[in-house]
Amino acid sequence: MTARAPRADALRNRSRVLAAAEQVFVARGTSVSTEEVARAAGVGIGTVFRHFPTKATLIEAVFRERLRRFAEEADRLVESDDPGSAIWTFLSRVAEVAAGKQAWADAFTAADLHEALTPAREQLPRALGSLLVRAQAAGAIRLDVTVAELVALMLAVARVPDDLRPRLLAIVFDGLRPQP
Amino acid sequence: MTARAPRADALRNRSRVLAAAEQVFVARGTSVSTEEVARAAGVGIGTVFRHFPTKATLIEAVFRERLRRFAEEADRLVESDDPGSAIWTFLSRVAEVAAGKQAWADAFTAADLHEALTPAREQLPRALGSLLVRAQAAGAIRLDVTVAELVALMLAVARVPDDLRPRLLAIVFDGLRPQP
Amino acid sequence: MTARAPRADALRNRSRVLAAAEQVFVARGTSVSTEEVARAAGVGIGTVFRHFPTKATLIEAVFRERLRRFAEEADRLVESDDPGSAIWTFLSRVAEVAAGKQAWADAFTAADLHEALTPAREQLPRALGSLLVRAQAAGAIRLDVTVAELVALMLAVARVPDDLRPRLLAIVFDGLRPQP
Amino acid sequence: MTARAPRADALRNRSRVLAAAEQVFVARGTSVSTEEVARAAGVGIGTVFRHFPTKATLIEAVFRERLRRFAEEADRLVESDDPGSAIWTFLSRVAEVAAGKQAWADAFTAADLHEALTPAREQLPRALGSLLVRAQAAGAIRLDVTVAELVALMLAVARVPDDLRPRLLAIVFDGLRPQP
DNA sequence: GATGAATGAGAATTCATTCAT
DNA sequence: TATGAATGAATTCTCATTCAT
Repeated sequence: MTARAPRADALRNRSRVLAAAEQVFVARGTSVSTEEVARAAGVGIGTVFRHFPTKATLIEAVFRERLRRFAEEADRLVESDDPGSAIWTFLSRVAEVAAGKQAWADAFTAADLHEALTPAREQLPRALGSLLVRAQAAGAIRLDVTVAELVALMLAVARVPDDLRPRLLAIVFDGLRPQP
Repeated sequence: MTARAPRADALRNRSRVLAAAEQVFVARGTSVSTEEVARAAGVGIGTVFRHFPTKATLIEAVFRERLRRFAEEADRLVESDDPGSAIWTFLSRVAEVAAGKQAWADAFTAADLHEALTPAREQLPRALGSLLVRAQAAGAIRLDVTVAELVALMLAVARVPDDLRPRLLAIVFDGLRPQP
Repeated sequence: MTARAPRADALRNRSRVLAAAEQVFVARGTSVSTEEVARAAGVGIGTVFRHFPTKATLIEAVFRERLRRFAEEADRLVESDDPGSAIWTFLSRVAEVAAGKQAWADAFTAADLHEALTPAREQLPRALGSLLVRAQAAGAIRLDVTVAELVALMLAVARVPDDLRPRLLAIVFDGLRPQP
Repeated sequence: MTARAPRADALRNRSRVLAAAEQVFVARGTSVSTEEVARAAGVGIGTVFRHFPTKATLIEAVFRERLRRFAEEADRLVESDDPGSAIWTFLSRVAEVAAGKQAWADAFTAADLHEALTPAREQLPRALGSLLVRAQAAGAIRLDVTVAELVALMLAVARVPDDLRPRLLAIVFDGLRPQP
């Protein structure tokens, strides 16, 4: 009478769809048809819709998965000896990855950012929070900045043309340092 | 034998379509159908397509018009006695207006930003350039920043959730000040 | 109380439209828009519709005009000393001209062939009839063939690919000669 | 691991669409909307486009199918004891069928005739070729005529008004016989 | 009479979603 | 479960025709 455990092949398909969708969305935007995602995943379109009942669901899942991996990176960086540079490393990473041919940012916008960031529900804010307090303790970053603000800033910078991003990131980082 | 002037009614309709499109795009994104734009303008859909032969043309026209008005504002601010605060005023204004329910930024992205900013063709870079050099002369803004970077930064900040924008703008402005 | 005579400029415009339409239709088929015909004629689209109240009317007028000129050629050939070759000359001419990049035949088909050929109303059948009886009297062409059949045959051959036409015309001419 | 066979229902629908399209095109020309074809086939318009991704594809498919059936008829006639009359039978049949209210010829013209007749790709030229050489051997048809010319002639005659066709066909056939 | 702007009914095509196999 | 065929609403764009200027 327990809930039946998902079959192994079903789980495998879910992952394949998710991975294919990420690739395709990054390369060509979230406006590619679901059919193309299915093709890239090597499954039928019915399978995509079985796992993700609407296209929005799929986009959001891709987004959450991306955030989850960011969180993992943050978790790893928390161990770092140099909390000051750890946070800059992480923020740069978010801005760069999220840029992905302009298309990631679309996904991030399409999905509901605030919901995805609800602290109680996601591990990213927690992990990034640790990075942040350590960096603040080390005097590397201003005290009046929050996790949500950091994420929003990085996503914003992600939308910028590739050639300008490094410069703009440097400017934003200057703004994030403790001010005189 | 002079080139025939456009008819008055045609000009009026062109303006109405442009205004309606701006409103609708800002309110609901550039993905609204051309039919809806026509309805909002109170003209037939054929009229929209007569003036703007593709949807992309229409989006771009709305975008250029918006830039033109920004340029006018910049021109006015150039006269200001306080060049230091003039540029912050202008940049805030761009970020706020461009925000417009997330939808402006879409338009800005859809159209080709770089092309639209080609100095020879647009007055915005020129006007903003004047604001910039004055502010730099007044020591209000760092010397190593360019017009293109400023515009890109403001459009980036425009994509941010409304409630976070003032804070993020402050941070970015701090980063734009001459650094110690 | 007499019907007002058409103004000179109106007549001139009618001719210009007709000539432009013929050119454009031959070059690109009768599916080109009326707007393009107007442009080619150097008049407004309203003028086209004033002279030819529907597109079908225009196509038919172009067709009739073409037939009229064929009739003129036939009239000229009737004077010829060699009635046997005169008819072959004329028929070849019709097949070639009507071919005009495949597009004339469209026009000929679109308009109502039978109506246009109603003997009482057109001069072509009369002129071609003269050519025919002379050629028959000279023993150059079979006696059991009619004007309508000749015209239909030539229009049919007009539809054939350019490179095949001379051969097919020769075959058809053989079939038109008095049979053993 | 064999290539998956097309589903039975898909094949059935493809056939229905093709049959409906043929009927509708013959009755009312290839300019009828795809929507009407779908209605006639009793399927949704999406189904038509799934099987034939553009309208041109559909027209061409109808055309090829028709050629295929002609080829079958030719194959059957090749068995005939009387090669002389077999070819006249076949040619008459092509001219009559292709006539179909003027509309077949449109289809034949719209699709690319030459390409469709490329010997290596179609069975019609081969089958008709057999008929031809046999008829030539029997002295029923002139030696200097080719398959391509025969096909072109029949399609040309197909465009002719129904009531004139038998007579014109007779004339053309006379031209095709060995000449004195 | 001439002009060309406005109109709106289609037309082809796409795509998220459903459902029979 | 997986598949992919079927669906049809929605979208962009065209063009014959009308009518105000």
